[in-house]
Amino acid sequence: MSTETRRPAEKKLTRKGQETRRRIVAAAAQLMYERGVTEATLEDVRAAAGVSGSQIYHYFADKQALLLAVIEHQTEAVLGMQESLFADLDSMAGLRRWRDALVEYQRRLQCRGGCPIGSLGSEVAETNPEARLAVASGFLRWETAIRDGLRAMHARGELDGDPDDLALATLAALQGGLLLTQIQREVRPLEVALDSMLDHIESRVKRP
Amino acid sequence: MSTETRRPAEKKLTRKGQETRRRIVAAAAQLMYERGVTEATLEDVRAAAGVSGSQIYHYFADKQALLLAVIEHQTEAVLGMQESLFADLDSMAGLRRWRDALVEYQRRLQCRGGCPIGSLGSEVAETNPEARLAVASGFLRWETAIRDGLRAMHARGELDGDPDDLALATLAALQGGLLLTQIQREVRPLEVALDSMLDHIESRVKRP
DNA sequence: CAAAAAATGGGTTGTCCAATCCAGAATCTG
DNA sequence: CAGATTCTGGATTGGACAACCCATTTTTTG
Repeated sequence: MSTETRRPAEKKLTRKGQETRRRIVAAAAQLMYERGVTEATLEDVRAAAGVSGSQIYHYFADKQALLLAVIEHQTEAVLGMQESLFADLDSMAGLRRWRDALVEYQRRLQCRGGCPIGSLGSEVAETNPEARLAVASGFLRWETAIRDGLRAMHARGELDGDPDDLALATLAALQGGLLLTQIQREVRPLEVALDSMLDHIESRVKRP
Repeated sequence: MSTETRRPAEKKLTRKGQETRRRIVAAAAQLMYERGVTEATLEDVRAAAGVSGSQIYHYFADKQALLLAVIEHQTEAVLGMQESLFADLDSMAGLRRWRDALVEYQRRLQCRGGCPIGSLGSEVAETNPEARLAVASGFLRWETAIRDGLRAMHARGELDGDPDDLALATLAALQGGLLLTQIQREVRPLEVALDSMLDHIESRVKRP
């Protein structure tokens, strides 16, 4: 169950090989996002990636190894998409812009799909310890990004209360809002959850 | 796809039949909670319920019909467990007691399992419209219970702000807190998420 | 209590899917 | 450019699982 066992072709990867591997992960990520991990068959992934036969097993030991790659891929995708907004999370204006972007993104998706990381996490949490830890690590990075902003505000003396707690609570509000939005197919839960949390933060901001 | 098609033996049910059906639903609920819907096989359910062979198909048309029964069963279980606490959600003390009970319950479970309704919802949301609506209806009842408490406070003139929005945000905080708690195997996310939300509500309470 | 209806047991079938194998093509490396 | 390595294609296998069938037993009902 070592890493080498799980990723047979990690050592040497041709440029073409890297590209093929990338296509497989991207296709798998999309399908697992749309249908869930267990409902996304490797045959579907194969077809969507435009590869054939044993390609997947050339790059991944088994479906589990592919899943772990997908979790990392989705973490990068989700955090990457917010990267430019993370820089401004040290002000209420920046927090509100971040909130608006998240809401607008869900609206564009017609409230479908939920959080790419959270959905994976919920599915694997009780049956797949390794995958659960990978998701936990993704959430930790997300939490850290929010925390950095609030800590900066706190360090400047603009924010009362524990910035670490507020960051974790904000991530929780976001996840809960996304889940309810996904299930109700309305953006309101996400809007209200984030607004309440940001209002709470603002109530602890000392106007200079 | 009518109701009769889906539940062959709805019309007449012997006392013994009701008991058997109940055992099947309870076993299925437990297994789907522990392993997820797709990973819980009907063979597992059969064995856990202590019935044999075609019993399940005698009471349910297919796995989908059983899943819908499980969603309703879990909704009753989750709301039933909180019923005594719901009555006091019209005061900060009652809200805090409710928060304590939820946290304590997760602690007893060692942070495993997450929310029985939320987990199901996340799994079925994109692939099973009928099940998604059943989960949405469960969440609505939950939201309503919280809303009733906050509305009462608001009606008495003790609470500023929209009680409906606060109720929805509270449910979102709870769901997000449960998800993060499940994935991190620590109660802190749930504690912090609920505390932040209740602090926010309290900041809008006018002390009499 | 007798006929009808409901409940139970176990076996079967067909499908789907993860995983494996081997042969041949493309690409890298010395 | 030649030998080695990596990449690709297609075919196959073995197991698991949802769904179905029929015969037997138990319970209900008139």
